[in-house]
Amino acid sequence: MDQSGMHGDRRLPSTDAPSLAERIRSEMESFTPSEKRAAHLLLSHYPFAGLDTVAEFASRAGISAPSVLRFVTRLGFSGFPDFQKHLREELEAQLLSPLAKASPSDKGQGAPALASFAEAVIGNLRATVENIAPAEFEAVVTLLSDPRRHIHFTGGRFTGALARYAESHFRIVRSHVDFIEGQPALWRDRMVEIGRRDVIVAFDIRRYQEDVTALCETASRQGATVVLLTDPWLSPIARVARHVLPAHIVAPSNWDSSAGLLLLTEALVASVTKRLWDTAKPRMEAVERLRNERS
Amino acid sequence: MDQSGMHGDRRLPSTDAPSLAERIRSEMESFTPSEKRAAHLLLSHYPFAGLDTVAEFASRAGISAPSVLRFVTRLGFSGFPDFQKHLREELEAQLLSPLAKASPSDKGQGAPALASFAEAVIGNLRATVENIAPAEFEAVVTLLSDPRRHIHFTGGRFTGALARYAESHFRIVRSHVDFIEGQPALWRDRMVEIGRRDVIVAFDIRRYQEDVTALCETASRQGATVVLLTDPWLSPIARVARHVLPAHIVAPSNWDSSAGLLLLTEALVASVTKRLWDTAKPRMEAVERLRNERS
DNA sequence: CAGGTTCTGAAATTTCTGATACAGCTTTTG
DNA sequence: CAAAAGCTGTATCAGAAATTTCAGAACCTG
Repeated sequence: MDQSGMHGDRRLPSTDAPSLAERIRSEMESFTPSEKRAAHLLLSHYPFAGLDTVAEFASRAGISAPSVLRFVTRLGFSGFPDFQKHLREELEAQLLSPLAKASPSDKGQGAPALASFAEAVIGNLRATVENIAPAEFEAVVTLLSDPRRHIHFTGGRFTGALARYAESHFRIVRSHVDFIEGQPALWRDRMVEIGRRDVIVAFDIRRYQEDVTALCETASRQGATVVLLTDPWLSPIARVARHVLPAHIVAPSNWDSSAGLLLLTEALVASVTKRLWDTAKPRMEAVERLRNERS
Repeated sequence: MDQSGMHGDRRLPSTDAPSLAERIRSEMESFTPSEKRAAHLLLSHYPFAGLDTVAEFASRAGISAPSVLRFVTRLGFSGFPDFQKHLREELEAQLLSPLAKASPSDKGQGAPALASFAEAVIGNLRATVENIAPAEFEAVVTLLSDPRRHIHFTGGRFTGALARYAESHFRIVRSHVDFIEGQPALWRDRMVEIGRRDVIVAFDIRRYQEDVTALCETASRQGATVVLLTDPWLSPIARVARHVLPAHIVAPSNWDSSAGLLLLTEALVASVTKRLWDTAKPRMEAVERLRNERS
């Protein structure tokens, strides 16, 4: 349902100005380590990082002033003021042509493996958001914000990492949070204490894993509430799940992309944190304190 | 160089920007003749005219340098640098706003919670791709595609999950892949066999974790090649890293978003899989066969 | 592991910019 | 029209910023 030629039309006019940023990117590999640090700082806050003084720039990049000077000299400028002048002019030109803002990254040949992959992932995220009912999302937030519930995260061989990611955040925001390994041998005995007050949040995408399904079915049978994050074709777990949040996962790769699942996870973490802020804040501070003590 | 209290806030001129330009327009009447000339120049090339030197500005406005100084003083700035700083910040805020502008529906907070979060994440992904040199990315792909190398993934308390995610994929594509827990006690003894042929892929974002840094430094000292996936502020690991891939992580949440890191990870997996396809395909089939047997 | 090369930062040096004092000019006002 | 007040520019200075130097450190390379 998406595009043939990767969002084909984009007016190439802008300026055929190679844009300093682009040049830096393409020459990145030829830079020395400290030049790379300078380059990264500049690109990450382009072009504002370069408008400060040499000293400021150097300190923010974590290198010395002379290294900064060498960096701009290497880029072909006669000195730092010359470099800044170029940045200002480029910025002015760019601001005057509103449309030029779009990424000029499609100039290269078929090389942008990363860029085209990113576009596909972004498409997935958009599609994911569109296909989820806000009410469903909110219902899950409410469920996970209930302090009386016990939350268990689990997932398959790839999605297990996402479950861990979720668990590592929720653990800090609230209590009664844990991670369950997918292998039956590891959770069978824990099932005795799973009941009505428990919530299982399962991650499962195609090549659905039988053991995760089994876990959810067992938990459901004992009265637990199951939340499922899956792909649009729905894991069999959907049959026992109270809430289902599907994410688009197809990418130009031999593998599926979990970015949509991560998006949902992070959005849930953000919303629950906000909802529980009164209790979450002291908790987070306490965790922080404990971490610092240990050093 | 970081922040107090959970980094929730990022300082920027933010909302109610009266914009210096507006104020100048409204006070124009009260200016002296030469101040008016300065004001007109500034407004006609706002704000770039103000980013030059005093002398340049004075000359372009057809007045003397001291008049320019008096002008900015009258506007309430402590000096010319102060004035320029304000212009830069205003400009930066304005240029960055297009992203915030994306979600015009901030009225309630029911539905848009997910949607606006998604927009922010998408912005991060775009910015991440923009700031990575294709050559750098390709270099990492090449490194990870070398069958003679041994690849170790590691990460911090949150990013560790991403390292696991990476490991679970690479493990299938190629051999000599593993995951290292961040705690020093768990890796100290493994370090004896880390050497020149090893590659450490570390995930580390702000609230950089000392144990992960220590691991990378130790590995680096023993000749291993370090690849770092981090945020734009660069983990201290960057010091010893051969390759650095920074991802934007700021989201409308109390937490940082790892979506950019996941994007990079998946893109690396996709590229390496393609590059090693001849050997990866049989491997993947074999893995599949083994999994099916077990049932 | 030595010898050579490259890279890097501390400190000295130079350049240049922003700031100020003061005198001349213009405008205002009685 | 004269005196006062207000502007403005020239000349100068102080200080900050960029640049260069140089020695030590890191990194190759044979």
